[in-house]
Amino acid sequence: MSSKQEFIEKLRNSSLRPTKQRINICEVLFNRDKTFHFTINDLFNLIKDKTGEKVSLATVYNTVHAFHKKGYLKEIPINSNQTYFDTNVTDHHHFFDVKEEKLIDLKNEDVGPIEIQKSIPGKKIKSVEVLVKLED
Amino acid sequence: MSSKQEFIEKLRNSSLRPTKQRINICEVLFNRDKTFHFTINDLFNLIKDKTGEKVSLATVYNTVHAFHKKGYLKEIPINSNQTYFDTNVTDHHHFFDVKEEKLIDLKNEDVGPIEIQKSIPGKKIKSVEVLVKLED
DNA sequence: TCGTTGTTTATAATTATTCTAAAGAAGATT
DNA sequence: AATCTTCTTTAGAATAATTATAAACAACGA
Ligand SMILES: [Mn+2]
Ligand SMILES: [Mn+2]
Ligand SMILES: [Zn+2]
Ligand SMILES: [Zn+2]
Repeated sequence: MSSKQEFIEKLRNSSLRPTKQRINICEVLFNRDKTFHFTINDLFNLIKDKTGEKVSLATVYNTVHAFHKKGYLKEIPINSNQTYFDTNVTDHHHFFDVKEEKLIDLKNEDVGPIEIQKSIPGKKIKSVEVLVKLED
Repeated sequence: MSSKQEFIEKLRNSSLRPTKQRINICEVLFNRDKTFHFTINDLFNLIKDKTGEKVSLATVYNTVHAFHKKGYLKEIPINSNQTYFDTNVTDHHHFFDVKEEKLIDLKNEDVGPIEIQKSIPGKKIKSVEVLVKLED
């Protein structure tokens, strides 16, 4: 339950001007209890529905990428025609319900620690993600 | 080192007619020692290079999907502008070198067994895949 | 050889995403 | 408050991967 003022400050602190559009997007993305998994198109439609104001598709793309770059959104690796994002930016894993095309968070304790025993010279590990596909 | 005859039989056994194009694609995909990770475009170009014969892009898509459906190819979940496939269809995990855009196999013993402790009613697990992103 | 069915192909259509450039809004400066 | 600068939004065009279409072609069985 963040207030509009908090979003404005968060944007300013990130050197992103607090525009009407960005604040609306923040409301839709971050003003919720549970983690939120979405595609750009999901978000685009939700903004209209939840705020009553329309934001251009280009701005939705711009903003999602800006937030992603700032570390406020995580990109989830799945093979889909659309890219999925997540408001939960901590390291965690996912179920993907293939039929419903829906992501579900897995707690780290649901998966257990993963120790990668192999290494590639000159490279370091950036992320370790488990994707568990679900079917009926 | 499979022979052409073996590919023809394999195709027939899969109720796929052994056309010149499909045999060429088999040569490029399966006539190698190590597992092969590729995009459609990689494959399209390799066919020309390795067999000297050109196969239309549409056929490359068709064939890859046919082989995928038959279980001869695995699709690797990463967020890229192109879809990655793998000739190693066993359950296994991957490094993805983000800079080089290259996949590297991880042996199961490099990752260890993964036990998913959570379940969703009415759904069963189809696959469990670990993707380890590498950076410099 | 002939008829049937499956396959290839060029090309068009679709779709997600990015680019462009002009208009608008925010913040700083007077 | 007016002005200037910089950042942002936007519609629309461009790009690029993938899928669909439908006609020509090849494999197969009779
Ligand atoms: Mn999540
Ligand atoms: Mn592999
Ligand atoms: Zn991004
Ligand atoms: Zn496929």
